[in-house]
Amino acid sequence: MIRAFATLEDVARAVNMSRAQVSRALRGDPGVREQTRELIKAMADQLNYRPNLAARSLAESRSATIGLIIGELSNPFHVQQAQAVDDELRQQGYEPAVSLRAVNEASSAAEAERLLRLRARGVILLATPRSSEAIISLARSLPAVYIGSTSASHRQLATIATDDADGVRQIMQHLFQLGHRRIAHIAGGQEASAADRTACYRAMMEEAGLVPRVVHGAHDAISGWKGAETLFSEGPPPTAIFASNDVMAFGALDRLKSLGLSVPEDVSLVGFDDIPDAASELFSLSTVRQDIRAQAELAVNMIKSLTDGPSLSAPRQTTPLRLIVRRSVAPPRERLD
Amino acid sequence: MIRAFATLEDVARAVNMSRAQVSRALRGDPGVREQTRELIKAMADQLNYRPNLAARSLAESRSATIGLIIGELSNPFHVQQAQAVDDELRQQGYEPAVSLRAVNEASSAAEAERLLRLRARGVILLATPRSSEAIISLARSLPAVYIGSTSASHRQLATIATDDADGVRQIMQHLFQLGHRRIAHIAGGQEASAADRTACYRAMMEEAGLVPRVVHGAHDAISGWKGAETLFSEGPPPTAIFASNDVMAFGALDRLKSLGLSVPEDVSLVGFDDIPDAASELFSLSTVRQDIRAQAELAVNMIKSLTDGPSLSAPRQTTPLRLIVRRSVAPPRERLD
DNA sequence: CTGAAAGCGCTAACAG
DNA sequence: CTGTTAGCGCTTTCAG
Repeated sequence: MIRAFATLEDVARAVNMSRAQVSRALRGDPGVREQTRELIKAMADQLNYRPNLAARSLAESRSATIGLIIGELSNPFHVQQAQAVDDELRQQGYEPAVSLRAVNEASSAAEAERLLRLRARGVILLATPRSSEAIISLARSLPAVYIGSTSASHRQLATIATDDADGVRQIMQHLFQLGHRRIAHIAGGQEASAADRTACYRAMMEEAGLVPRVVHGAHDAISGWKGAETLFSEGPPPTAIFASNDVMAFGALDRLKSLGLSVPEDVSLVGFDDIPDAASELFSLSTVRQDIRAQAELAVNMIKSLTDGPSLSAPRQTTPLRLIVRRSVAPPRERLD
Repeated sequence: MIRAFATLEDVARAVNMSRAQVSRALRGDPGVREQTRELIKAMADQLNYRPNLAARSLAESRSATIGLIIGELSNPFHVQQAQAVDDELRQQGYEPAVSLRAVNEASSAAEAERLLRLRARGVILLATPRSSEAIISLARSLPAVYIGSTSASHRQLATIATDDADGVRQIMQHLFQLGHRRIAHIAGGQEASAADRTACYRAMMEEAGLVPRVVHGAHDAISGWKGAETLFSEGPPPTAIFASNDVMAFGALDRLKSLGLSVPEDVSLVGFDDIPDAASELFSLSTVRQDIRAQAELAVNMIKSLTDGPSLSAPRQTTPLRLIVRRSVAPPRERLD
């Protein structure tokens, strides 16, 4: 159990060949006779050989490591995103170096340092605070891709963005078509994507000649709860609510129920992200689905091209969004206008 | 930006000393004159030197890597645990190699392979399936610590366990004292800890001369919802419900509300784990708090002693549990007996 | 206190 | 197709 691992040298000796040839055989290099390769593989197997990644990195003068910094894991949507990126990285042969720590200034500085020492090829940023000094400076010394909003604050960074405006458009059109007019919005705080969604909601409402109604919160359940509370305690009640994300929508749902309102009979409710619970048989929340796999693939491919080719100047790609209609939406009780 | 990093050699040349001395100075080895050390540090800093971890591992013939395999991130409790372990590992100077992938047989085999190639010193298992072949075999080739239940299935593994029985005892005594007699339990599925909690609930009920009432589910919100549904659709309604974890308790809460029952007036509700939402001003769920920091510290220390010393035979340590009384519990409406 | 030398295990030319 | 020869950047004896 504490026995040292077999080395390439050990395998080489056992088959009476050179280290180099064994190395080639095991890595699938074409210049090896098929029969030899099999012999070598069998012996490696028998000796329980495992390549030493540290030695490989050193010899190649570059590592396969790519950092994955996750700013926020309390939203299930980010958990899913993180898993997708992790998966994609491995599938493409990279070594993910995951950071789970809530990213404040100190911890992101430490994380940056770690990635530098690991000689990481690049880094993927997920739900990371927008303003972090350490992150920005990390991005200066390493190819970095940010997965998140289209908004401006990350101009320096390559970005995989969601077309938030398009998602909001789909939601609003859907609600308009069903006849809703008093549509309220529970906004989601400081993140760039939240701001985009709110802006687009406002634009759509005004365009339709309606008065936007926005209550502010953050991207968590409590904010959704309080948002619903506010919406039904002041002014004319909305017939539909668009929450900035699913977690908030569930918070709102909770408050609506306790107010004795049912969804969708009394109020329609729409979220954003399509977290797993949204599809649950119990809640069945209409929402906008993000293509998580596509985001992950784009992010990894972008890192790759940033690493290989000359750096394109902060590329920016967008992922499609699709409205998923479930049972939380219905036409309003009375025809309004 | 693509410029190679400065090496020890570079720094050495710049201060006109040997690599060896620079290495010692930078690592804080005592055998260096203080003045020299400062000179060296300053120069390293100026040259923007970062130690190459791969080279270090190779030279030391051992890496600082410790695997952290997380089986399940959909429960916020596991997210917290994972962050605590990650933190603790770094604080003690280790390099966590985190695996986010839902651990089925194939992915855990891949993960084991990766850790072997990384020459990981050990591995910490979190919310991992109990039965995985790959995990068991990993544990045979690497010091492994399992954070989870006291139950039997992991006899081969060092374990940091929660004293589930004690937690359940605290809950039940609390409920008994308030006068509850018809206490139902929503059980949590296949995990070892769930089984322990259920067993202890049964024992406590019988000891008190009462009839246990158990509905079965898994450790997720839906199960809690359905559990509550069942409890109030058949037989005499309970005055208190003990759900196997907080996520289930919230699911149950949701169903109770929609049945028009209020907590704690009509039913008392208790969970387990103390996830962040339990303390929320809105829900205020009574629950049993696990000492996450203590678990993380124990796990890391155990890995350390497993790595250094001769392997104690599958040690087993237990973390304390504490009942947190919040607003979801009250005496029953009518005195029963 | 400091330096010289010898690897750690692997890959990458360069010859055969 | 296969072997030889140099390192990759760092730590570690072993001598001064």
